Amino acid sequence: MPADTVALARYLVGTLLVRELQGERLVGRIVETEAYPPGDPAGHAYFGPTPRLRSLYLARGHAYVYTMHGHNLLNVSSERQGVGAGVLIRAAEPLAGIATLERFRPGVPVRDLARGPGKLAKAFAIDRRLNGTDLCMPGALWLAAANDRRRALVISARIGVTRAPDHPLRFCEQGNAHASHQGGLR
DNA sequence: TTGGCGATTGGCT
DNA sequence: GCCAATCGCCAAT
Repeated sequence: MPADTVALARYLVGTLLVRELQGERLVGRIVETEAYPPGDPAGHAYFGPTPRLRSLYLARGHAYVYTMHGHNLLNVSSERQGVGAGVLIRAAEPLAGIATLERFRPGVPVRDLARGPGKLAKAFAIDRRLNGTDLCMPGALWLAAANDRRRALVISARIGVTRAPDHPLRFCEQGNAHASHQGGLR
């Protein structure tokens, strides 16, 4: 796993997100990420550590789950322990357990099940109880190596941020319809 | 104890 | 495209 936040954000596109839930395995292929490197004015850690940010400062590969506008968002801590930085997982392509994903997001087309960070968390039943989880080990939530990461990345500005809005730190798999904000996919 | 503030979403125009 | 609902956090009362 890359030791640098931006490299990790690129690496995670194509990686498999695995959610083990009541004996069932839900799998999504990550297709969109955003990097929030150390010292980034848009990053949560910018104004220093607070108790809520604890898992953002864990060694890279731990889950940082927080609530925003009533939705949960999943991040992966991305630097060495003690440095606050992370990668936001914005969208995934459902691969397995689709019936269960649909149960968490009734009436939603498969293409939209995990298209957006809040939607992804809802579809995969990710909430703050998973905050701090080590994603490098198989468990309730973890990351599995991809068997196909050949596809090209499209780089664009991050979505919805108010500080440092122009930094090219958003990474999408080129042409993948499961990524959000198609406008950035030109 | 209260109020402003988001790395959002979904419905309506 | 616009906008309201949503809710935990944190600083200020």
